[in-house]
Amino acid sequence: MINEIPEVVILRLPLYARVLAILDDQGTDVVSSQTLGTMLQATPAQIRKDLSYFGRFGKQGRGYKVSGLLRELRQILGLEKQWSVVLIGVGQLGRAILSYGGFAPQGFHIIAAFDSNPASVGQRVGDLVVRDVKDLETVAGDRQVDIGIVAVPAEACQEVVDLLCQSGVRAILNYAPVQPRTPKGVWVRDIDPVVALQSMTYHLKSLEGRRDTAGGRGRRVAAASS
Amino acid sequence: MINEIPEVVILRLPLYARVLAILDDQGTDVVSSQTLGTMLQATPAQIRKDLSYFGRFGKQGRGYKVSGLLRELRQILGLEKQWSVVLIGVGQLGRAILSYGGFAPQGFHIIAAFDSNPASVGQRVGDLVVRDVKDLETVAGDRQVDIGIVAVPAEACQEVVDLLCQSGVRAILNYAPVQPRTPKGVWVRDIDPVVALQSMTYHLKSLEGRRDTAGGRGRRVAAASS
DNA sequence: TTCTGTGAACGGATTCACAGCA
DNA sequence: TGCTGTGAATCCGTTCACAGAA
Repeated sequence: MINEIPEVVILRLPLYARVLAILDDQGTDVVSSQTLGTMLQATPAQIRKDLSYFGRFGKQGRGYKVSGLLRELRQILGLEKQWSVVLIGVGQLGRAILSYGGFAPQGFHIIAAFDSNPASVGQRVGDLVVRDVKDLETVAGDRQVDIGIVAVPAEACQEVVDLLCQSGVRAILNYAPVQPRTPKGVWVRDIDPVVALQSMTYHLKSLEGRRDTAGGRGRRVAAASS
Repeated sequence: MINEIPEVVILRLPLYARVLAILDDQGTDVVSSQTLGTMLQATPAQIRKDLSYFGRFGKQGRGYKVSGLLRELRQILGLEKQWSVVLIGVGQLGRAILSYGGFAPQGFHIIAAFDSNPASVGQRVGDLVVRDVKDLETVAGDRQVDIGIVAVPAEACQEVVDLLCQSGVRAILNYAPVQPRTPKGVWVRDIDPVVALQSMTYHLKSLEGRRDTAGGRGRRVAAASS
């Protein structure tokens, strides 16, 4: 195994983990690449190949043990660890992110929220008090911060990202509609629902007006970051 | 031009349009693939090649006229049209989506919101009254609905997506943490911030503890849908 | 027999490199 | 001279197909 693991493979692992968790909940204990492929809309060969980058998790003639494979993937992805996250930007979007219950159960803990607007600073939001973005480096000096979530307007994005990078953050989930530049070693995923919609309208456009065309076949594309 | 246009190219066009809009606002009137490449963190060759699938928009020795290219891209992507959107699921996430001001200015108009919870049905949210999801087909029969945004729990996702497809919707922006199955001709983009985070932790894990490693160079990956 | 793991073949996307136009 | 447009070359990810383990 001299291989460099392709980034696309890494992007798929969380999806594998997600369906394995569902299977595990259902009490399924063994699953084949075939079945997994059906659930994930992928080929069995792709799943086997992807997993083979990391080890030999299956049993020939049987398949993969659900709980075991799930544990392996969580291990590989670093999901057994608790990650500390800071949020920058406590506008409408930022508040929605803070109140979203989906992060903590997956080990992502938002430990602080920042804004630059003096009107927001000091406000209580959920169980955090909004701090001035100027304090970010101080906070990051006190406690390790692994991940930053950026929910500021486009104009402020690069500045905020620079600050996060200076503060030692190495992963950024960016909701601003621009692609910030980062130094090597800092990872970014962009989430922009408008961009996601805009690439679908390309396909809709061509079927204009028709309601029941069997035309261009729909496809699914991983739409997370850029 | 006998070519089928690669889907990855379509996924990049909205990003091109986004920076061109910024340049246009700034009053820049000509831009080279070089400059565009720097702004988008892409190679100039890729940008030229991508654009060449659709026509010859540049002038040798000069570059691309910003406003002209922007207009072309908006045309190609179908962004000059107004698109009608329905939202399914008016929980916390759904409400945040409704109050998000970023869709309408880009031509995406949320014309109705649905939920299955009787407690929500009839409630006023923004300037919409939440309707019962059972009325979806009726509404879609009255007015053309182009796009569905799904913001329901994982368990309800497939059911809701099936209903949207039956109602003639051909593009779905899915916020539920599962990948729904759709018939050919229906496009899906998945947005799951947790999945986006989980593929970054893979990279963070390996640098564990170190604060200033020049280790694995960070990369940017389009993280929109799947 | 069934299903994994994997080298080899394939196909598609990116990059190169240059001809050609302004 | 500067930069586009584009075939050709390259790179990389996916799929095939089969050997081998249960």
